[in-house]
This record gives sequence, C-alpha cells and structure tokens, in this order.
Amino acid sequence: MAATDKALAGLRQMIASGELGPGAKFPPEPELCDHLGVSRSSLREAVRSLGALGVIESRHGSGTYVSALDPAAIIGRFSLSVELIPLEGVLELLEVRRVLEAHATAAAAARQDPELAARLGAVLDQLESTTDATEIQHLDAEFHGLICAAGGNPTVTALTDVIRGRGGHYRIFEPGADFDAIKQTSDRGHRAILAAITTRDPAAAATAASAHIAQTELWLRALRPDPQPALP
Amino acid sequence: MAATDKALAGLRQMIASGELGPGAKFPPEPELCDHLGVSRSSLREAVRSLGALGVIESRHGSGTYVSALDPAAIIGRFSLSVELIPLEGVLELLEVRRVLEAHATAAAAARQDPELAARLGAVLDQLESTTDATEIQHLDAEFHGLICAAGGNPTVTALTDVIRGRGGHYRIFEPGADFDAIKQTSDRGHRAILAAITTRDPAAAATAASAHIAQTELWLRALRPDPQPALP
DNA sequence: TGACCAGAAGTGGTCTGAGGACTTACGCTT
DNA sequence: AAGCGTAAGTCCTCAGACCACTTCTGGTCA
Repeated sequence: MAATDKALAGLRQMIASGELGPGAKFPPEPELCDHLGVSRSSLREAVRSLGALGVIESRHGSGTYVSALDPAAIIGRFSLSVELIPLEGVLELLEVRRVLEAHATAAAAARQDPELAARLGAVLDQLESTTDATEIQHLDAEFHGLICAAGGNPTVTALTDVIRGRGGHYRIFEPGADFDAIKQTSDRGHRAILAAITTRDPAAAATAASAHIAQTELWLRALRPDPQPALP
Repeated sequence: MAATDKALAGLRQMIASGELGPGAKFPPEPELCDHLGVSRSSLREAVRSLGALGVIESRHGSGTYVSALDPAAIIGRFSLSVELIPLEGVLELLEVRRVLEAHATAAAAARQDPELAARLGAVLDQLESTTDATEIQHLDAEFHGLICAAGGNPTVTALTDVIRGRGGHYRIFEPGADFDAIKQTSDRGHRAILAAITTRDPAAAATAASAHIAQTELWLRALRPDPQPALP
C-alpha cells in the first residue's frame, strides 16, 4: 500500500475505532509519522485529504483535531467540488434539490410558526422591490434557506444550500428581453410557497416548492451552451 | 494567503475558468509550482485536497488530470467522510435517503420495464432464503440500487448508495431475539415495493419505499448507544 | 513488414532536513 | 488580581535528492 494511503487509512481508523471522537486532538506530526510508519510529507498529504473532506481540522500552532463530524458541515464541503460541476450535472443535482426542498417546505408548513411567515414575507417584500441580480440571488437564498431550516433537518438544509449555490453561478436574472417575465414568474412562485406555509398546507407547500424549482430547471436548460461559472 | 490555499485556489480557477475541462491534463508539477508561486510540497497538498474531493486525479508516472467532474462520482467520494459520521448524524442522513429513494422508486414504477421487476424478484428470492447478515446487506443494497438506477438520476443513486453504505455499518441483522421479526418485516417491505413497481403504481411505490426506510430508521434508533462502525 | 522488447525520457511518489509562523501556557511584573 | 512578555509546542513552507511508474522511441527478430 502506498505511503499516503497507509497514512490515510491509519488516520481514518483512529477515528472510526472510537480512539478519537469529535473534537479530539491528534498526536503531534512527528509522533504520528512514527506511529503510522510514513514520512512527514506523506502524513501531511493524508491530513490534507481528510481536511478537504471536513473530517480533520489543522490549526496552525495548535494541533490537528477531529472535526465535529457534523453531517451538515461535511456536506458543506461539497461546495468545493460541486461548484466545478458542468451544467449537465447541475441539472441532475437540481432534481435532488427539488425533491428535498419540497419535502422540507412541506415540513415547514406543517409547523405552526407565525414568526416564520412574517420573516418570509419581509424577505419577499425586499425581493420584489429590487432588480439587482446579486441582491436577487442573495434574497432568494435567504428565503429558501429559512424555509429549509424550519423543516428541521440541518442535513437537508446543507444539501439544498450547496446545490442552490452552484445554480446561482448561472445568472438567470441578467438584464435582457426576458428579465421582467422571469422575475414576475419567480416572484409569483415565492408567494405561492409563502401562502401554503401561512395556511399550513403541507401538500400545497410541497407542490409549490417543487413547481418553483422545476421552473428554475427549465430556465437553466435554456442557458446552454454551458457558460463559465464564476468562483467566489 | 497561505501557500497551500493559494495553490488550491489556482488549481480550482484553472478548472472553473474552462482552461482545463474534464479529463484535461495539468502541466508537470515543477511547471505548476512556478506558475502558482509555491513549493512542490504545498502544490502536492493542494492536489491531494482536490483529489480527495474527486475533482483531480493523479496517475503515477503519467500526470495529473481533471476528473470527469461527474456528479455521481463526486458524491461517491463522500463515502470517505460519511462513513465516519456518528449515529446521531446518520439518522439525519436517513431522512434524506428516505425522501430521495421514495422519489426514485416512484420514478422506477412509472417506467414500463418488465425486466426490472423480474430482476428484483430474483434478488428478493435470494434475500428471503438467507439469514447471513453480510449477504442480507449485500442483496438489500442490490435491490435498492437497481430501483434507484431505474429511477433515471445517477446523482440520486449515488447519494442513496453513500447513505445506505453508512447505515450498513450498523448491524441490524445480528442473530438475536428479534432477528426473525425484523427479517420478516424487512422482507414484507421489499415485497410491497416490488408489488407497486410491478403494478406500475408510482404513488404506492413512493409510500412503500418511504415506509420501508422509516422502519430502518426506527431500528437504528433502537441501537443507541452508538456502536463502533466497521471500516471496510 | 509486423510484432515485440529494451532502453530512455517524462512524471508523480516518498523521504530527509531545515527554518519560519502561529498558538498556547507559564511565570513574572505591576 | 490583572496584564504582559517569554518560552515551549505545533503546524507551515521550502529545498533537494532519490525512487517508482508510465509512456514513447528505436531497434531487433520472426
């Protein structure tokens, strides 16, 4: 087995065996090298690998630690790779978002939380009064994010956040001939979702969310050929 | 900005800008070091990071390449981290699987594919005639995997695969007092799913799949306190 | 002419050693 | 008791050397 792979397996084993739980500190690098039988270079490459996956965190001057192993945080690491996926793959991901967000929106509607409806309404008021693409994207993310969070499953929220972030690189709301029509359709979709949440109708909420995201999928398909995504 | 982060950003930018598409080859390491202004160690750590995320592949003696950037393959990389998530987080993930797999199962039922039903029936025949925990797990994965694949979205299949793989580390089917009852309930759940697919009833398929996975969630909850997962 | 094989060039993989940068904790001073 | 400087601990970066694997090239042999 290659040196880096050996180190990788050793580090994972230390976590999986329960020897080191969430937040625990690893021994210093020289000690780990000795324990795993690899050089410092190989060990560090293995640590970087697990760091990229959100399993390990290295803190300069302090030490190397097991992360919280929180599913939402780990899924958040997806954004580093998902942001590089071409449009073709983004459409597959959007189907995932559509299904998950319909579920979360229904769950949010089932809860009796008048404050949520009030906050969503405030966001939509802002959203409907702006034509700035960046602000639209930001407010749209806040609207959907609030709903998903109210759905009660942070993992679902993290997944939909990552996918929404990728889709956001494609600028649907560029000034152009269709801008007004697209904006109006989008605004109506948001109001339909809010109405279902306000009236506590989970089935209607799921349908409205699903339809809204399906509409986004259609707009994205129209954007082919694949434009270049903008990295943050 | 730290050296490794600088290299990481540079590599991602080369992909995001379209300079290097899926499958493209990076310049040799010394050239990249010069271009990015970092040492070879730092560059290699950055390459390992993107390698762990499934964005880059290094082939010994050949070169470093951009991966296919296929969403299913990228999601598959997450098994490395998901396998380390504690039970508490696995339950959140199972809700994701339940929702996605209900969707995929409905899609599979909507398709008119007699061959799928035949293959599923064969798998269930084997599954019902064994009591070996490892074989049960394997056949269960094949059953659900075939259905998800028939659903038509490889990304959904990859996600459910990863989550199912994590859940499989918890041995529900250990020989014990409840073994027979659990096995029978599980078998009945599978038959209900197959029946819905055979009769091409998407709604029934979604319900059956959702109920089946919800049952798994209940069994897992009963397993607390968290047992140690077994790495492959 | 074709297939096969050996060598050379190109490239990533690993190790070692050194010095720098940051965090943390200790002990001193006020 | 609070604040601060110092020292120890730890990770970060660089440089150079050598090894292992892949790929291509050229020659040899059937």
